[in-house]
Amino acid sequence: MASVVGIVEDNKKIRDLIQRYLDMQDELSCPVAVDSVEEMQEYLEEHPAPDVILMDIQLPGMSGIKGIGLIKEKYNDVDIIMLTVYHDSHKIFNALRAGASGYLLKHTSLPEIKESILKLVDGGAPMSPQIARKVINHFQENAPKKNTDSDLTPREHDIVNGLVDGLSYKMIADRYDISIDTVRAHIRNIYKKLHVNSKAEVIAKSLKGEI
Amino acid sequence: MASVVGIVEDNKKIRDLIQRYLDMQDELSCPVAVDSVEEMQEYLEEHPAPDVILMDIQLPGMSGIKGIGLIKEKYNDVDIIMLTVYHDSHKIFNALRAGASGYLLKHTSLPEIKESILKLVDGGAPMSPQIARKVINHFQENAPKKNTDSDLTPREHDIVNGLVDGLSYKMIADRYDISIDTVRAHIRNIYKKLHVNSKAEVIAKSLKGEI
DNA sequence: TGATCAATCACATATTCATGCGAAGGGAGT
DNA sequence: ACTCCCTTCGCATGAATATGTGATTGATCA
Repeated sequence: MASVVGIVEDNKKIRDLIQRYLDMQDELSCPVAVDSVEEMQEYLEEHPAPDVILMDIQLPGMSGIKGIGLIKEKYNDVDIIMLTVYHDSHKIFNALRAGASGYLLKHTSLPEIKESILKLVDGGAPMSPQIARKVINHFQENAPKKNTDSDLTPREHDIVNGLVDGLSYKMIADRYDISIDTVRAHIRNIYKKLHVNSKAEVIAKSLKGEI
Repeated sequence: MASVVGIVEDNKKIRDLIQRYLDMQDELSCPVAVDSVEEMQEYLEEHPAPDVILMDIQLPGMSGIKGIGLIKEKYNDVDIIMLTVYHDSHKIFNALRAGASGYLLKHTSLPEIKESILKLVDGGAPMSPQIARKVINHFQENAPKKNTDSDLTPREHDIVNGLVDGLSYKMIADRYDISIDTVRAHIRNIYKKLHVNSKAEVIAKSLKGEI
């Protein structure tokens, strides 16, 4: 069944263009396109909420970022994609923090917008590549630095993953179809390599990214 | 001029397949495909660094995540794309923090891999949609940091911290100057509240921020 | 004031873990 | 051919953990 899309965009030309295009698609319908958050709120009180809302940031009245919060608060299942010309980090992060599930720049083509909506409905998160780059950079700036040399073998990594998943030796043995004594043997070697002597430490090291 | 791509991937079939495909493209060349970070390092000492490296996580010897750090340290201009089956949040974030510029899941098709590389060279950051979703969710979780309302009591949090530090029951008892049986009692209650039944799971949950 | 609950402690038992010792097949490389 | 090293397995034992069934004190709250 077709996903329902709403649009909040103050430029009438763009708004109508996108609405007509999306409504034309088999997989989508676009019954509502308004030019402010306030109007969208009124709409939502009298109609079932769309699955996805495309939202501009610069709008008459309330800003799109503020709108995200208000809409997500009442209609938590709605996914919101920002569609805007702004590519400065502050706006991007505020929008994402407020609850946006995607962030597209306005030069995005109509077919790409369609693809993004479908991606979103499918559990993905559409982002323009430049946006993704900024998001990733944000991670790297806040990165702590680490350095260890563990050099575990592939099998040993398997065992570590089992431990991280909270499995007992027996469960790990079952998962990889080997004997529990083999698991023990691997664990012994892992402990030696990592200079630890308990499951707990291995799990901690692994989750901290030190392996 | 064509961008140069390197591959670090231990599965020979996949590695050769990707290399042949990429090398066939007009916009790309792929002169090096090895199965470990160590081999890539050797290569880099005797050849000019590629523009982009595709890297697996699970590798013989050093893990791909650690490899990112070492390679970026010496060859800062190389962009690294993770290409892996892991969609575990911690692996994703550790890879990004270590300096990866993209993160693709292994079911990504060859043309999509090609597109991702071109996107990266063009200043974007290729990510599988599911990965992008997790990255975005990470933002949203860190903004309203209130949802971590585990119903653990203060004392229970102490005990959890002890476990995370890799302490035994006895050591925890000493640290807080209580009896080992009291530690046991707390642990029992913690397990009930978190619906787990081993130290390992508590530590994992805690380090994943689920407590 | 009686109920609730966090925090403390005890005893018992079954399971799991940590660790030492030893061994054997197979792949990679010298 | 010979040597590493990964992977597999077995046995054994003491330490640590998981789990059950209790009990007592004090603080909070309806």
